[in-house]
Amino acid sequence: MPELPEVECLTRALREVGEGHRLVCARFYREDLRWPIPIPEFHERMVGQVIQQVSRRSKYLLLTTELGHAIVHLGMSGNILLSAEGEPERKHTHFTWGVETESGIKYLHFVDPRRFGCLLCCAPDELWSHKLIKDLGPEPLLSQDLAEHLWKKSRNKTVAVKNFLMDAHVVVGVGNIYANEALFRAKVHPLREAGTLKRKEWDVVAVAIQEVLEAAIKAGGTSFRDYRHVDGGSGYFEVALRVYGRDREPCEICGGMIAQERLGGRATYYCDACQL
DNA sequence: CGTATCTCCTGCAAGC
DNA sequence: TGCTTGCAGGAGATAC
Repeated sequence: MPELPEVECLTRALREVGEGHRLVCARFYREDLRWPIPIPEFHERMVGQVIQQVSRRSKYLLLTTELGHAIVHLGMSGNILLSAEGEPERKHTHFTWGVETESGIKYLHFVDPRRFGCLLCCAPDELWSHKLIKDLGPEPLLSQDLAEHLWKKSRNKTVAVKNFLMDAHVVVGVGNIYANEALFRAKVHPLREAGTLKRKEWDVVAVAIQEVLEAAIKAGGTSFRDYRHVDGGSGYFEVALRVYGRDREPCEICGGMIAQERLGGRATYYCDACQL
């Protein structure tokens, strides 16, 4: 499941391969993912153009040319694989892009078995007003006052703090795994109503979010490179998960048993003794 | 508007 | 061994 650290690592890897290079071809093997793929618009705005910038906003990967932007989301199961081969080598490859580099054309294969991902395009001046982008919360690793922001946003909110953190309109990039982990580290119970957290508790939560995401980015840097590395774990396989998936195991702080329950349809893990 | 639920999809694991 | 069942989950859409 690509979370923010995986998308950040992929962005950096794609930047290395693509930035400043020309996108010379694109082949599509299906017409829709989560939404219809704007294939003609992609050809107009991206193909034949130099990729001026590869960037990221939330879990959206952004490619920019002189004529517009491509917005890519990996959904639940998406990945972009680099290969010297133009032919797809993996099942569920939905499109392939060719990038001209000093050492010949390199191919980027978008693979996404569950097809929760998307590919959209927009004009150069439409990105920040795009409906997927415009209402997003701050980037947790760039925000200078994340705790203050979370505190202000949470006033009078009765939603569980874990669901609050997973709302991309509040703060981006905190998926289910990292919401569980951040709250465990901060010793805050995931079922607490968001509005009941004290200002100082938000300081602790904000730091926990930033620490767990940064640790995952550091651990996730090897996931791209080429086909031989694609299955080699990105991020959370190498970050020690302290509660996620550890129900009925002992808490590493107090030795009590980690509990699991479903919250808004999502698996939620916590230590009832440590997290208040 | 705030909150909760539904929905898309395939792969995998557990249970019989 | 081979089936069925349930779960995994990002985030927009929908319902209240």
